[in-house]
Amino acid sequence: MQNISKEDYLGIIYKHKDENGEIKPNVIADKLHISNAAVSDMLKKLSRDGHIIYEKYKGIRLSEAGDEYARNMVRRHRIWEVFLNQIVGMPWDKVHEEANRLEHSGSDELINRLEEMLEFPEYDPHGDPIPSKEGKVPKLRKHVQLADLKSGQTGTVIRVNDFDEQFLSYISRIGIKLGGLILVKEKRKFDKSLQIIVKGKQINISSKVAENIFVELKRN
Amino acid sequence: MQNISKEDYLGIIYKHKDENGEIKPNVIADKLHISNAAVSDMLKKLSRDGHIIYEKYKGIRLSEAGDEYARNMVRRHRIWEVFLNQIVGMPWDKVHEEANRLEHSGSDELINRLEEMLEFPEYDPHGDPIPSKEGKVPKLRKHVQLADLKSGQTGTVIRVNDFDEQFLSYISRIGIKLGGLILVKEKRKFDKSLQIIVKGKQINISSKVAENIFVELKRN
DNA sequence: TATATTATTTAAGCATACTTAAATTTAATT
DNA sequence: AATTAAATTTAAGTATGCTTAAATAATATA
Repeated sequence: MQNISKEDYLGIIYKHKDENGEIKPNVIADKLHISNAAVSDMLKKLSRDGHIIYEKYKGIRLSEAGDEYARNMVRRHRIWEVFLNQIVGMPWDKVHEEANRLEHSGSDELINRLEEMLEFPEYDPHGDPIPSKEGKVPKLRKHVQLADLKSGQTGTVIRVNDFDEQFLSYISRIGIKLGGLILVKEKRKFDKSLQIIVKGKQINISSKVAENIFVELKRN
Repeated sequence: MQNISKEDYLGIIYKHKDENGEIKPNVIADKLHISNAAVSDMLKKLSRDGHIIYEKYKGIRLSEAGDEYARNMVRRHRIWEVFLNQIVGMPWDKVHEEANRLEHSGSDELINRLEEMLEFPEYDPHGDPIPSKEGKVPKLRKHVQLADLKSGQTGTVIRVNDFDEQFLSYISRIGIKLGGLILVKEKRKFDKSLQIIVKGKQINISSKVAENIFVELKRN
């Protein structure tokens, strides 16, 4: 019996909760590129099987069992990402999609071995925390959207959103990486675009880009 | 769309052809632990989709397209096996099952990268040849079943069958490995069991075991 | 060769995971 | 508050990949 779809749903619900709170059916449909009707269908099954607590038209919440299942999926995904990046040498912007393929296969034992081989990484290549075997999730340092910095402020990149390959490829090309410094030179009110300095180079980025980069404010 | 089942069927048909010629539906059913009816069903679909040439009650043959598809599956499987064994350090007897899980996921690009990382291995940990990206299959040295050696003869282990974890674990424990030497000390007619010497130790093995170990006859 | 056995296929049915179209509920707007 | 719009669910239908039971074909045996 394959559980790929269910695993995808649970992973999405889990990740969304972390970043944006309770998820709506329509968001799941968008992320999986399927119809709302299909989501409605599956929510009933996930509820029936005890993975989520779901009242129609109301809300979607992971049950305790569902949360555990989902957290393990996220763990699997992120360990594959680190493996692909560090051992296989796959670039930042490719690992997410490849991990999406791999996260459903591979025994838990293999995942544990990979984790050990990687010396128990706490974060994936995009800065997302990797839940431990026991379910503990490493804390992220306090961070804000790059878009929220005022001109003149500097931030250290803590995390970036990993949903779009093009986005990752782009910010990678302009020199942005985890741990790197970004100075906000200027903010333009009318389109919210930013002039930033990365590795001494001035670059102009849109607000959309700046909203998907998370930094720790550097105080001086 | 998931193709896991179809990929399994094609892989099995391909491998069986190599070792035992044309496969019967009933053998596929056994290997996949499903009913004969299910196999009949799938054979129709595989035929419809151009993967096999199939006339009911007659025979099952891979089409050219199906052969290519299947060869790539076998390639994927065996590269995963080498990876698991050499990079992850997973023992001989565990890699087959784990590779069965992984062979359906992972992009071809990842497989190619792994192959490169492993320095283009020609054989998997059980001695089975790994088809190249271009579809070339490395030749195996001339070999015979260990069961066919006469008493007094010595063979170098070239390949072992990998379908049973217990079997692999067992022969591993008694010191048999690829490239190792085995001297046949005595063959007993009534049950076809063999007395062999491995690493200086005398061991008694059944004919069933000896039939699943393939050796190159050593001439002296 | 006739018969029994085994292998294979067909038939009917089921769960999964999707689709489109229609109905319903909720939220937003006037 | 009434209306409109958007989100969600239900309904009906489809392909997949299995199941068991019955029918049929091929093979083995007497």
